[in-house]
Amino acid sequence: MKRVTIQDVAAAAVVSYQTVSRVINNRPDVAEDTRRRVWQVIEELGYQPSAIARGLVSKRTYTLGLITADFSDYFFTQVIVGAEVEARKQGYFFMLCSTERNPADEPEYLRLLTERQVDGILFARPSTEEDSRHIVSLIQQDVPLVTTAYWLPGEKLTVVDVDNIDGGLQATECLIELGHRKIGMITGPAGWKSVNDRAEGYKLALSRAGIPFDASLVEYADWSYQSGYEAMHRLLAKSPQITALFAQNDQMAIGAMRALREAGRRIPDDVALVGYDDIPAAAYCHPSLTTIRQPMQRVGEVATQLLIQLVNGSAVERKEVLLTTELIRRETCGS
Amino acid sequence: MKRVTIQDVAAAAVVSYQTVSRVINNRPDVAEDTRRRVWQVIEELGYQPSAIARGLVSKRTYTLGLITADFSDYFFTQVIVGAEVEARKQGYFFMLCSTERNPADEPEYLRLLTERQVDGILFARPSTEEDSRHIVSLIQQDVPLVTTAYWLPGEKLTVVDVDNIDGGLQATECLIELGHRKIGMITGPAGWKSVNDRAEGYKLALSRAGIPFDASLVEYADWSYQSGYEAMHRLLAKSPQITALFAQNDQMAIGAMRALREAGRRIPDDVALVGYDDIPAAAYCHPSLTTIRQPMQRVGEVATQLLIQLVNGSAVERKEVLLTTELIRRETCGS
DNA sequence: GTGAAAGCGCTAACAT
DNA sequence: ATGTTAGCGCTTTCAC
Repeated sequence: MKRVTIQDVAAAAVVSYQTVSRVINNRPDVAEDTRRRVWQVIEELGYQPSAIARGLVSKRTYTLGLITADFSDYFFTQVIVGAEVEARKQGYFFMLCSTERNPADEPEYLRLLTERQVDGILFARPSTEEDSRHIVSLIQQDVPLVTTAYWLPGEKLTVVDVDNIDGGLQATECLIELGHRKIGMITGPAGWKSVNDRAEGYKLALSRAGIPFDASLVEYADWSYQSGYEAMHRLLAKSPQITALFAQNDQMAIGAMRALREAGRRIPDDVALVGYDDIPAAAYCHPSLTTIRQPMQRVGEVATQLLIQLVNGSAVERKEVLLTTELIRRETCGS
Repeated sequence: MKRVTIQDVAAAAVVSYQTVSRVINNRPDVAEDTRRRVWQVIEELGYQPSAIARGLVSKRTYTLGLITADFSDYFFTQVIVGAEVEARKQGYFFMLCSTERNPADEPEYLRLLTERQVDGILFARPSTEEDSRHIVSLIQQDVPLVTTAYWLPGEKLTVVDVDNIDGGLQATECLIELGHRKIGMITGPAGWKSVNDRAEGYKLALSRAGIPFDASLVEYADWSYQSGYEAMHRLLAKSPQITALFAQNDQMAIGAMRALREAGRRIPDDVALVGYDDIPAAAYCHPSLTTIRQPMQRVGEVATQLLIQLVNGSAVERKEVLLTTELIRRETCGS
């Protein structure tokens, strides 16, 4: 099954293969007649131009790298969905790179991506405290780069993210409005920017309401159901006076609900709850979870648009884009 | 920032660039001395061979296509995770192709993938009743192809899947052992092989226990929480005598639980439940969900292994691989 | 408007 | 053990 090449098309259409190239690239300087004939032959032979050969000479692969860390993370999975749709719309593909098992592999993956001459790289993974020298190095090499929810202080980086401070604020204010004063918080892992920002929103809401911040009402966890469950038990043990909880994601909120039930606390009568993410389960767990919805697919979409702009060399106007969140009221807040 | 090429390395190492090629491809016929010198220059210059140029001549891109339909589907997302890890282990990348929005785009995506000369294609999406001519055409063109949970009757296709008949059997038997006779079922959408197989397992279990199959105990849904919720309400309306339910996935099971609560049925006292998938939420919803766990990452892993074997031209011994499921007992079965 | 020539960066014979 | 000669399939000058 020999592949049909541009030369085969040229021969069959009785033109030079350069003319065929003009036709498939929609160059203006081809006679209408020739153009039609060539297209017809292309159809007949089922010719497909080799993206590889094109890439070799044009230095453009129309392929982007996609770095992700964790497919069980709802936020980033949705970002990828949005990114993929937008990329396809503009004729790009993503090469998938998941560092699921080992974040330390990232530099190596990046090397392999540049070896494959991707036109740009999208980071759909969180800010952590991992070493970031390899990313700084990419920036210095002027590799088009956009990140979602990943910030590198001091580096000029195009970032698309959600306004987590405002999200934390909304979540906490919702509980304050219900009259709560002893509002606990279960956070994600230390070192994440989103964790700090949501916590900042939480503190901001408290201070606006004149409620002093009480560190004994805060527990760290790791985003998982199990960790939320355990954190809630710790929280109940050390601060039994708690009447409301802001969990920094829905999984931990649902885990916490289990712990609350085990401790005999009714939801929302004894303890009200707000989560974060609006995962599909949030509307169907029992009781259904009040939460902060984030425009995750939109984040991926915007990030990809900016990335492709960078690839095309057009100056990207904004370096940082923050999208807004929305409070979704459900039963855990007594609705 | 001009890219360093093989020629630059050759010049700096004072050898022909063909020798450099030998070095980077680990050919035996290079003097140890030369080899060392070349490697050193490569390091110094930060040379990265162009995968594009290599691909052009060698006809191998070490890139695979990945067709997926829906990132909110836990099964396939996990398959992708397993596939990605295995691919990386063997030096391959996946080009991501999600037909999320419109399954009808698939033929076009496939065309774009072959244009990019992927070495093979993995289908991580379900069997549906969509037109499959474009896939048959790929098979005829001898494009290496492996599918997960996607069957094309009559075509010789390498498929990796889970034993859904046995899964349905285990789920139903678990309920029968608890003494239930009026066992309902909420299925996924008609036309899916996994839906038919799980239903077959359900019927098999009933018949083995001497319980007649009762069509009024079955409702179709579409895998979503909402659809499970609605199906359960319909089921309760038409067959109130129901005392147990097998939901063909966990999302529908959790949706059904909400409907049962609304109808005043206690779980598991009035109605026992078994789901399918063991999504992370299953262990944390209330009550926690008995379910069938599937080795999803393993499916992706095995599928990728087989695909790469096909790419390498080594005859793949088995054309169909079925992995086994496991019953996870939790509170919805009164444990 | 079209063809001829050159070259992208590399691998694969074939020499020596 | 190393260099030389081709050529992968295409785009891009530069002629005509």
